[in-house]
Amino acid sequence: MAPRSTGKKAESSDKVSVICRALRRAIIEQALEPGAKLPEDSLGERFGVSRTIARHALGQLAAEGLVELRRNRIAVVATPSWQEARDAFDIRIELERLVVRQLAGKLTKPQIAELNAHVDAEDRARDGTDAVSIRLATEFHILLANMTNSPILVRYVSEVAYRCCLTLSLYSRPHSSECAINEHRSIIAALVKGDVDKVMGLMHSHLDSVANRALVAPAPQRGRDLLDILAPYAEESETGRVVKMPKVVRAR
Amino acid sequence: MAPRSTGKKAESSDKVSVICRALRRAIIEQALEPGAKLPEDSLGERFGVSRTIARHALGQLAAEGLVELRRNRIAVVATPSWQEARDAFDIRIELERLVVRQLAGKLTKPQIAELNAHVDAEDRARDGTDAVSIRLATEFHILLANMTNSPILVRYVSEVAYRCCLTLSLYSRPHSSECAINEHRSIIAALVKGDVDKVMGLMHSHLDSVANRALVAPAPQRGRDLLDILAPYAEESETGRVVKMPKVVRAR
DNA sequence: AGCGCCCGAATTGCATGCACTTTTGCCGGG
DNA sequence: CCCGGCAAAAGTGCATGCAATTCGGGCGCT
Repeated sequence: MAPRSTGKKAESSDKVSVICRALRRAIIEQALEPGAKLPEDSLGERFGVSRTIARHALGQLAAEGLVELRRNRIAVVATPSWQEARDAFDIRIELERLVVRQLAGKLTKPQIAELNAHVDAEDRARDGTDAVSIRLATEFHILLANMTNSPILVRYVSEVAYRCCLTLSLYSRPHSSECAINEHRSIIAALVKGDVDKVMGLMHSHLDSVANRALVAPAPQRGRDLLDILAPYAEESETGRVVKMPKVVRAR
Repeated sequence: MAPRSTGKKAESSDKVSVICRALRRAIIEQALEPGAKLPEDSLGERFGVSRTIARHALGQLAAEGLVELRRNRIAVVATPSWQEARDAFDIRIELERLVVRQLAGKLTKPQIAELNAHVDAEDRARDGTDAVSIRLATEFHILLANMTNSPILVRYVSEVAYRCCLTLSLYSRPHSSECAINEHRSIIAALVKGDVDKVMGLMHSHLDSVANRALVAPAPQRGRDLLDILAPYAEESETGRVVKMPKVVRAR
């Protein structure tokens, strides 16, 4: 399809967006777990900028729902409730149905190649860490969204996909994402074939199963605030994995 | 329905969000037209804060797509292309179908009363300015979204509704929104009745007709960038209405 | 007169500084 | 031993200052 008007970037290519991208990636790769503290100082120091910039970046991330900002409090990586996770997936399903509806039968050859290459990369990453597979799976959907050339749709799909990714790290078990790869392949196939209804159905069930695979338990609930703010910190003896803040934040 | 977990506010209740709210409102009431300049100084002066804060607010608004931020350039109110407008409405339709799907048959009496009161207010505002009717019509949808108690859905519906509102001010004629009020009433009725399919259909056709009423002409297109950046400035002699920056920005 | 260049004003990009709030760790009392 | 309060430390909220960039208008050249 003819490239549609401006492919402009909402985010200026300055230091702020560099930090945003870095943090986003750290978050979806679970290098930063939900609840991890993000003090402006440490961020600024880590990225070689002043607090002003770090703060601005946190603001943007908060607008995307990846970070929680409370007045006079250290910013933390967002900890979505189970219900919010469910809602996010519901929205995501509708948005991505829109994506494939617009894309069905309209993909160019280079685009098809790019999609296939990406899925191949997903395949190759299967023996790597879970975090990477999750990121790649998420990026597949964003790649798809990008092909619509609708900046708004891209933005919303990206955001909601990142959020979903974040919740997966909270509520899902070790979980294998292998099956997802095949689902990605069938989506590509249906897109190429141009069967709109088929591909919308595929996308729907794909996301639905990802959600169901992950969001099995309605979670403890009831007075959650205390509980799941505590959760990431208390898990040292539970899973044998100690809380670490590898990149950005050094536990002082 | 039982209020769902945290009804938390993503935006801290500080000066930044005050400015955001004010600007949002000014934009959707067309006090600030697309293309209007928003220098940090003037904003800061007007709201009694430093540039730092004004800047941060502009960042948030940019993340919502209401403001365009280019490096080293004065921020301006966004001027969405016709295609972006169309895309925004497509997304909006899906999101709001989700809203009414969740709400059908689940409204409490106070909620129903609130909705009716709002539509009454819309009715009363019919002899007021167009700007106010548009704002109220938009707020009806946001009110609806709020009742889902899904923070994410609320955020997305609000954002996309604001964006649509913005495009209406760009591409629509004097336009009467009377008919929309009746459509709002039927939506409420169908929601109360609990007929899911009916209300989803109603919402769909409602938004579709709003979009079609507004986005009639595919617009000039072709090399748009120059054209519609210039448009808001050149329109002084065209529509007889001079570019004004009434509240926040004084043309120096 | 038209065109282009150059310089000053306007404006943004960013860091730093200070006041205020929250957090934390310590100490004394129960 | 545990609890409560207090004071230092850490962190945020925000303004201001300075360098760099863009904008705009006048001046000289053609």
